[in-house]
Amino acid sequence: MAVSKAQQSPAIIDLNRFRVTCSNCNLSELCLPRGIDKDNLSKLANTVRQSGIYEAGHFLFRAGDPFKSLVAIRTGAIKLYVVDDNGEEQILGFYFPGELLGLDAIETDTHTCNAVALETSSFCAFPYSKLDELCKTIPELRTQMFKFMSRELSLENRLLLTLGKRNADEKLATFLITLSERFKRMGYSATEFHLAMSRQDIGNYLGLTIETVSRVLSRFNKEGLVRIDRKQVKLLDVDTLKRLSVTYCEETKKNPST
Amino acid sequence: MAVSKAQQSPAIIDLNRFRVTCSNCNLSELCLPRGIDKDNLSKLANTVRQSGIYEAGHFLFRAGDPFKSLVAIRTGAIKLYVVDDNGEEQILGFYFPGELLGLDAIETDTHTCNAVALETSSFCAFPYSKLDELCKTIPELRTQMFKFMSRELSLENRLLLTLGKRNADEKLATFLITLSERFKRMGYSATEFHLAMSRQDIGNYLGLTIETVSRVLSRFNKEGLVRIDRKQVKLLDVDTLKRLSVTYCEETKKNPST
DNA sequence: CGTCAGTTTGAGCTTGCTCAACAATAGTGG
DNA sequence: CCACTATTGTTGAGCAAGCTCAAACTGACG
Repeated sequence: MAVSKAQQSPAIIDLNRFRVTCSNCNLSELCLPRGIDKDNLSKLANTVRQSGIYEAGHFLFRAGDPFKSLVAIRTGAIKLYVVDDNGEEQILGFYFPGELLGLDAIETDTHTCNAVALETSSFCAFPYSKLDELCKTIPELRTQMFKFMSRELSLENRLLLTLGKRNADEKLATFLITLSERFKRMGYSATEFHLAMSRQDIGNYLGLTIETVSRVLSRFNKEGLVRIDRKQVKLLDVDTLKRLSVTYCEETKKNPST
Repeated sequence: MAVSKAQQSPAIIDLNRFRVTCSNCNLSELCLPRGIDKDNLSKLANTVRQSGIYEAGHFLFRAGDPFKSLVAIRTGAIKLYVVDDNGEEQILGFYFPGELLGLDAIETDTHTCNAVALETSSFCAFPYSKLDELCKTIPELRTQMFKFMSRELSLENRLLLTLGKRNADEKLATFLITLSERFKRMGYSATEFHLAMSRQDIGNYLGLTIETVSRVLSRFNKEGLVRIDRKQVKLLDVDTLKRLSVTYCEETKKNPST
């Protein structure tokens, strides 16, 4: 949001404000650089092939593309999905600033998913070969890489539970609560946010039709759980939503660390 | 199969045949050691905390356990699942020889899944801290670790597609074909194999009830696609099964004769 | 044999899907 | 500025895939 405001500014632009490197990036605590000291950080920053800004609808990569770089989102929102022989799509997830894309392509050296910008988005591309090389000498980077992949696995496990064992209401409550927690993690409001994705995308992601998504959200609205106006969401009754979105044992009881 | 045959032998036993290390393990081409030269292989082998044989129903680890080691399956079959606050289970996958368990626990240092033996199983435990250390000096190990995690992500992506976009017939066809391909990869028959898991487990995994699983398998039987007797499976019409189990673009276009 | 767990089969029901109409919004061009 | 169109979202009515409940069957094991 901050960046898109900057883009609109017609006034004099201080280019240095845009020369973001890992050292002065406000996402460094979420992204790959986490835990890496200044010296090593500059090594990491030097590998970054800074990629331009992508408009909504543009692809970061497509299934079949050769895999070269891991992509860290800086601003915006990305949709990741696979397509089968029938042309049917399954959205695997939505990605936000500080998150890493392309990890699943390491094994085969080829992307198997499509990543498309849902809104104007910017990102950094880290060439995988250079990252791997740096992993030799920077143990914190190795740790961070492993943790990112591990986290991705955990998130998918959670998604599998949601898709496999929840009804429409629970799926949508889970969706809203998960988004809320991610926005909070990024430093945004946990109760008021903007949906970057369409109802169609939400339904596809959760294994529901667009009609069901619309109906359930309307009912949540009537019942006073949320206030939804088009893509603007305000969570009114987080407790009830959390009760609907049953999650893992540990998480609802303990408070988050790290 | 080879190993379980050795176990049954009542004759004189050469203990050295059981002192399996990475160097003489028949799974080395599937497991972590892949691509690592002899010198480094012995370093890796030395880290292994060789763990005993687990009977069916015993846990390799449970959600909440501290994470110490990655577990490589040597023989048998393992079921991995999560449990939510309501006590509801979702099976995340079944694991066979040469496959690695516990990758999702790296981020939090705590297991979030339960891993239980479906039949008598043996495995090797690789302490994660030592693996991480070795990753500094053995680039092939680092590569293999990254590839394992990447592969795991791809497999989960595929599962998400199956669960989200397939009806009961397609889910079960996909299940059978996927098992077949994994057995083939391990060097076993691709058309005749034994189901280590119950109908209950299959249903849970695929998001179906046990009754639906039973009905669909019975129908597949009548239609001559498979011959199923209790847990013994023979695939009769692999082509039709593959056609039902629509997968990613690349795979079905190549010759399906196999 | 009797019990028990796992599985199969049958019959009716429910959730979420399909089909269809309509509303709201944004974009386009005159 | 408005009419026109396209796109996206909302709402209603009926339908069907797969679920629930129930009963019967199978093989293993004491």
